[in-house]
Amino acid sequence: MSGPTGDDLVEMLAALANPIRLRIVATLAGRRDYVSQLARELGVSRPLLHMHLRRLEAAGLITGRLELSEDGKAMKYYEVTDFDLHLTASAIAEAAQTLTMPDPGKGPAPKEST
Amino acid sequence: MSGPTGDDLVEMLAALANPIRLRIVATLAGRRDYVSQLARELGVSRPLLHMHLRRLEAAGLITGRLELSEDGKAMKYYEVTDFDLHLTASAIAEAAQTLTMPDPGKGPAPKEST
DNA sequence: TTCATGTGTCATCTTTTTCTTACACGTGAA
DNA sequence: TTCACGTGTAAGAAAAAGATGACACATGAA
Repeated sequence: MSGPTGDDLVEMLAALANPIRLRIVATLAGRRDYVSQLARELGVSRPLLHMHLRRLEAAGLITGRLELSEDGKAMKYYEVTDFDLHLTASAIAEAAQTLTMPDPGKGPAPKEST
Repeated sequence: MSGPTGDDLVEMLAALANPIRLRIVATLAGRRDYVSQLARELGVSRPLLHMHLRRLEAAGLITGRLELSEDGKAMKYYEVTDFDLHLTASAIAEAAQTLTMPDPGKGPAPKEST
């Protein structure tokens, strides 16, 4: 077993929980592509696509590398990593054990007396 | 196959992409629980928990029903549904085909012909 | 009645995410 | 030089999500 940590899982789920990013992964699942071409295919601006690509790459779902084309242009090609997430209640229960908690002071439960 | 639609998938992923909601599912994976008790265990306020529970239930990941306790109190018990999401690039590629995009009248994908 | 338990919602504020616009740099070709 | 194509980033608006506090209602027990 030993899936991703709770924090990593949240990051991966957040990266996938978006229509555009889902379409990016879907497109790259077929073939690798470079940024400008991908932006044209998906119909989104390059700055926007750039942001989504960073989010997906940060989550480890895609990887990109800069290559030089024949005519000397710098092209950044992205492709999907072969991730495999199996989500069930028990798998989530296991991952949740490694969740980093926000530390709002150390007080146990916010006692209410009203 | 026939997994969830693209939109449903986005909703499920968005529902799980949150530390609190992940802990809710993790807790309910062990045993069903009612709102106030769950709020105490997780250390969150009831209005906040209520919001998160609604999001999870809307995504079909948990279900709640109102029951009457021995002493006449109305308790809302939640439990997890037995969902099973298998996330790979190809599975996402399939689901992405049924994504509804808020595309303002952009008929065919502009096949760029540079 | 008052207190403690349970349920829920509303208005508001803060934070994060999403998206656009504008700019910068580099190369090859006309 | 200018144009077309590629890369990237920064600032700010717009939208969505997260979180809080105050409120309302019902029940059983002291």
